[in-house]
Amino acid sequence: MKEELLGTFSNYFEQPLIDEILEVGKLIEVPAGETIMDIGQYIRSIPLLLSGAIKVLREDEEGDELLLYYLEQGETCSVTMACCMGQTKSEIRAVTETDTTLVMVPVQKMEEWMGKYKGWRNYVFESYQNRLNELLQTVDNIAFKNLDQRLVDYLKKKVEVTNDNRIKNTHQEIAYDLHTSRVVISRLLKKLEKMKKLVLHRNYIHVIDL
Amino acid sequence: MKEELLGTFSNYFEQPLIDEILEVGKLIEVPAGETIMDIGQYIRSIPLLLSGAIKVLREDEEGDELLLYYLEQGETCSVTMACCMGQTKSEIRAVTETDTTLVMVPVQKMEEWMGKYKGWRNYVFESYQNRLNELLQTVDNIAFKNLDQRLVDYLKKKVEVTNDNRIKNTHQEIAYDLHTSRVVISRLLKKLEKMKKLVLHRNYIHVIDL
DNA sequence: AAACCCCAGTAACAAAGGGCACAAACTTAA
DNA sequence: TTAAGTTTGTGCCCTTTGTTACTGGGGTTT
Repeated sequence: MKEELLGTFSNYFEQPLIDEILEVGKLIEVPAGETIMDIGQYIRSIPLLLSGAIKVLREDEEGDELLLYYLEQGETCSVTMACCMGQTKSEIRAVTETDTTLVMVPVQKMEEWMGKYKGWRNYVFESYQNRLNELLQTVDNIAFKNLDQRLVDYLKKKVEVTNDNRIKNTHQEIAYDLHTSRVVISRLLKKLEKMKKLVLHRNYIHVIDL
Repeated sequence: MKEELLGTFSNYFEQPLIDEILEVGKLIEVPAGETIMDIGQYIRSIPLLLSGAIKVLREDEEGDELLLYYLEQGETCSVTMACCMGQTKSEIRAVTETDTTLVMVPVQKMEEWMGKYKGWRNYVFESYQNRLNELLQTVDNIAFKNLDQRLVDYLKKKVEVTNDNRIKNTHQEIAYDLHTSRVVISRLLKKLEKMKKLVLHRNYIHVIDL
């Protein structure tokens, strides 16, 4: 754990802070596809992402989902932090996109370090900023772009995050993330296949060039 | 200025901080409808809102707008802070919705106070959290709701923010905020009028009960 | 092999929303 | 008062997206 922590966070964190993290943080390895945080849940510790990727989802009353953004190495979930600080329930769901290793840090420590370590303060701030910007991007996508473009962006991002140009998802799963229906996704994917941008297979999509 | 500052922020800020704000902050009064911050602009000071309301907008490449949320008394614009801290250009446009008084604080001070005053740190954090939550709300609205509902919510919020059930806007202006066309807004408003929820006039809308 | 399930393709139709055109009502300026 | 500009109402049609229903392919289970 020490090496990974150092590798990922040494630019941000001072040595004593790293030591404290090593002391109180719990290292967890989570396989792909697990829900590590759910809507309505109370949060007692926040995750620092050492490797892998996590997708962050929003859900409405009817249970319809929407992908907000991905968290990648070195990042943390500010929305979760916000919930911690405000002592409120989680507003989002977080699901591992790939196999993931993360360090869980208890909330109390997070507040303590805020006064104690400049590096931690900066890191937390930077996280907030990144999340705000990601959310603005998300708003742009759903407000200004049509589904064709959103799907292409989604596929691109997926290839990047998983580092694999074979996207191993069903059309239905993609439809959930983009908050639309399976039929619509099938249609659009077929269109992209005709444009030679990808090849469709059962249970996976081979991305050629988007 | 002193009284307003105290009235609005005394719960957050310790006395020495208030003194510093009084010293370095510039009090500005802005009439309704002015753009106080625009996309692409560099930001050198951040606003603390003493009275009035500010609407925060996002714009895409083609110049299409979308209302993100309103800022009200005691709030500040975290997206602006994020830009300050990251030394990047503004991602948003801010327009006064009503006549507004605000205190502008130079960025350097903001960073200095961060280490110096717990009250300031908490305030800044809380702002970030509020903005994140507002943005999540915005995402919910545009992703999960249809235009009828979004329009009703918009009108409600407008009545609340301006404290006036006569909404003095043209259909075109509303259309810009919701990122749609004038014709569509006119249609939906007419529908709401038939439902006795409001009365339409030239240049203003009399809200009865939404 | 037969029965079954999951996934994808497709057609037909429905609904939401956007665009265009034009008319009517009202306001302002000449 | 006339002309010009602004705001709103409305009909018609188009595009995008969503819904339903059915098909067949491929794999799995029994």
